[in-house]
Amino acid sequence: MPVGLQPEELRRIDGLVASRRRLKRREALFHNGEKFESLFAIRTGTFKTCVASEDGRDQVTGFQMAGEILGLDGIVSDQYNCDAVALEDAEVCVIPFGSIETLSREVPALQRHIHQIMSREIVRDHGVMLLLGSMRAEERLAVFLLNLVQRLHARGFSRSELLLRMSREEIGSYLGLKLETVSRTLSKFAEDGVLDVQQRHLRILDAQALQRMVNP
Amino acid sequence: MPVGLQPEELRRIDGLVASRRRLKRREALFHNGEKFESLFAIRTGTFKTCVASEDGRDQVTGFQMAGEILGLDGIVSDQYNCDAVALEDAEVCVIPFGSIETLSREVPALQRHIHQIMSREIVRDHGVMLLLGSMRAEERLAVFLLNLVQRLHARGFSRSELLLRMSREEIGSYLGLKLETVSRTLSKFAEDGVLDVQQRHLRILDAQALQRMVNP
DNA sequence: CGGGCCATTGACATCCATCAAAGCGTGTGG
DNA sequence: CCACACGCTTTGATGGATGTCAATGGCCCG
Repeated sequence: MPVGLQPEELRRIDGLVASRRRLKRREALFHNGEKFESLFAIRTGTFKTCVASEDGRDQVTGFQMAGEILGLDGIVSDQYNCDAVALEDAEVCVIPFGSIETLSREVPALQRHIHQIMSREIVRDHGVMLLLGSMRAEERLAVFLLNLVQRLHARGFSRSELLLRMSREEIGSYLGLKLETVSRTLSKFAEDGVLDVQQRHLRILDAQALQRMVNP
Repeated sequence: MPVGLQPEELRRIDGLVASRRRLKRREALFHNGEKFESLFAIRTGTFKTCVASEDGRDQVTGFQMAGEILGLDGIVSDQYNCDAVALEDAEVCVIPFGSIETLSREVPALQRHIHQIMSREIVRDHGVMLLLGSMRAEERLAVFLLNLVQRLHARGFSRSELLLRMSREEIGSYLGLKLETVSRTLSKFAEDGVLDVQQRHLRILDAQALQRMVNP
């Protein structure tokens, strides 16, 4: 949440949270087509969002963790335009969008914050397009892992150790690769001494080598 | 712009336009890293937006035409996060973002409109991710052409004829393909009687066939 | 009218997908 | 609490779609 607010403003922003909701692993927070009413702020847990084409293919569009916002895609058409699914037991704050709009008319810092959140998502998406459009499998995975560990580190976790909450298939969907390619590439990183891979437990042994794959 | 406004509100929204700016083909409206101050509404002409990775690769993230908004990616960090370049001579309205924020606190319909524009961009980006992550070259190109012609049709142009403002390389960058693949795929569509291709002049001969490539 | 950019086309290489099989973990129910 | 089954992951063999390199040709703009 934004900084530099009056206590009074802060109190009102806190008041936006209408309720909390707990989800179990694999439970959907919302589905594509469902009526849009609220944004959700993740308190704990990890989510994935996915879109599907009419012929059944689907694509993971992102992985979200504590502090990040879900539901922005619903604003435009008054219905959610993707599925959001918990990858582990999770808890979210439910924030009715109408209340956000009302309060952000009175609290410029909140208004600014909302705009920034949406803009940040747009910039992130453009980065993913760059990845999907022009990188090779190893680079994609390196970018993915570095991004993940950086976000985890910002939340107080290790800079080098991580527990993947998503399957190889979900990673592959996000990165535009098949699950076998994800698995093979992880194995290659392990062979090269860049990673230690124990199922979903990863340990980054040579962060600079990963960096170099992105920035050769 | 939104509908159902009071004349007074409409007048004030019109007043947001600080100036207009004309651009020549290949001229940049803004560059990555430049200070963000305004959004731009396209009056005439076509633009591309592109992002670049540090090692020089770049990726076209979209093609924009009359009525669409450029610059949303700049909000988050107070500087533009992509390049926007005119693909033909063009004219835009310059809309200072500060004024938008101020006025949208007083005019809920404007506030809502801004939110929808940003949300629409997010949804569009997710669609592109689906395309880049899971479609084959022919499907990508079919989706691209159908989208383009639909947007042109909404602006009063033909439902079947179009003049590409972008090169094969730019299309390829957008679709995650090499220019040769774009060219070959267009040639194949022509052989199959789906398209007539005369350099950048395209004519869709069998729209249903294109549709079926997307939705098999 | 000419030069340079853009597009087309061919031959070949490469990366990743596909198909297949086996191993490992996890969690679930008896 | 243990055992089994299922899902997830790994790994191998093979093929196909697209990238790469190269040469030619056409169009547009200056």
